[in-house]
Amino acid sequence: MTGLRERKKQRTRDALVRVAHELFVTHGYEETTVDEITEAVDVSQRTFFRYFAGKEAVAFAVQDEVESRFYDAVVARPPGESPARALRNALNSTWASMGEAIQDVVPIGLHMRMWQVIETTPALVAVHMRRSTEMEDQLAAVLAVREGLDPHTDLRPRVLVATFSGVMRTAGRQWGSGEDLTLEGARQVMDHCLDLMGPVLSDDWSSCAGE
Amino acid sequence: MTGLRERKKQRTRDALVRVAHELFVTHGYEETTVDEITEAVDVSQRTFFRYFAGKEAVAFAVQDEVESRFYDAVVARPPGESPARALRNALNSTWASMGEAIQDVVPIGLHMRMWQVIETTPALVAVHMRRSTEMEDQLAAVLAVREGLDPHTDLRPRVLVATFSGVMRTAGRQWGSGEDLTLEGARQVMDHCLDLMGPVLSDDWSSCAGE
DNA sequence: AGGTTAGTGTCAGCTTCTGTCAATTGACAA
DNA sequence: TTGTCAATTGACAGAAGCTGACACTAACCT
Repeated sequence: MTGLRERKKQRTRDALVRVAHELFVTHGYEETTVDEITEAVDVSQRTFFRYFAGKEAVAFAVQDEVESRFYDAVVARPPGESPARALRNALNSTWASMGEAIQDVVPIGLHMRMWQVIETTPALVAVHMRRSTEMEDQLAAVLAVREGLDPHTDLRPRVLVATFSGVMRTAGRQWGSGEDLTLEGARQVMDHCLDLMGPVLSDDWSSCAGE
Repeated sequence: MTGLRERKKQRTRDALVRVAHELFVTHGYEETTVDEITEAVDVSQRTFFRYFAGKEAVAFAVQDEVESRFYDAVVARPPGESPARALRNALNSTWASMGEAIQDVVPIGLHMRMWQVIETTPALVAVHMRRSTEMEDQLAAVLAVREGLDPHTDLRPRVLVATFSGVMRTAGRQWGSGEDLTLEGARQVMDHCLDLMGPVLSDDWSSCAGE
């Protein structure tokens, strides 16, 4: 909370995120131009690109916050847990503060609808996936350090993280396509999918319920 | 193999793919403009966009072929196998014909280097991921039919496919960053990663070797 | 108060991609 | 062979995303 300059900067940034989200949600991502966003906020187009690396970046401003919290939670897990447990526990502890973290940037309802926009817009799906892989790299590195492994030769951390990440994305899509667009609903779907992860790989496919 | 018209069309398409791959590999993807490709093939820029939906599409022309073969192999698996086995067996049977399938479009060495370009170019990584999810959807649908499940309520097919897909992408990246850039090398890395998939989820992390 | 600097606007330009229309060329029947 | 039709292409114009350069304003510091 320093000078006026930084506060102003924060305000224009917030305004850009807010307005962009509203336009994306109401008109669609592809249909919204950067010029429309900047006109609504009354800044130049050039300024927009000084705040965000691209039109896509502003769509993931909230996601950035959430993911960084999850990452921190993983780092904070005690070393006694198995890697798989550490990931799940970190996820659980993240759910608690997630609501407020989102609300700090945009209303939660808006973020929910933005999530659906992301999941249904091919260009944004692509970016979402790329971001996931980047997060996977970081998580795999953390797990490798936890277990004292060489990340270049031992692929176990990466494989574990990749499966987790894949399941979480599946859960995210399932949730976005459903009715219950609450955080609690998302949590339930995700837990359910993670419970399925182990049994589903076995040959006795039916050892777990599908629904 | 019908009229002259179709042959001509195929030739320009092949030329575009070939030239694009060579330029991407030598100069990099971002550094290569569509104009450079079309000038080398001597067609108008407009023609390029009639053959490919975008600059990215031409980079995945070969991948398209390979993935569709894998899909067909999954569909062709006998119903007796568990879903997880069906995926692995389909993968095994795909490796055989993969080499020729690639060679039909571009030299294999070129495709290998193109793979590395894809893995190291953020924009292409993003597209690659999006394509993976689309393939996942199709595979999940196939598995759901195989097992007679309702794909909307039973998430097991999707979860299984998501884990598989994640592991295969991990393997692909590991292979691309290594030394042995042969198809056989890729196959080995992928098999290894898939073997890790089950044990890695358990709490006795060390029940499998890392290397 | 005055110099410094971060932040912004303006402008000019590049690249990807699309719509449109006229011209060309292969296909096919008379 | 010739004429007609449809498919393919090229040329042009233009929108949208994005970047570099430069000047200007306003906050900051002494």
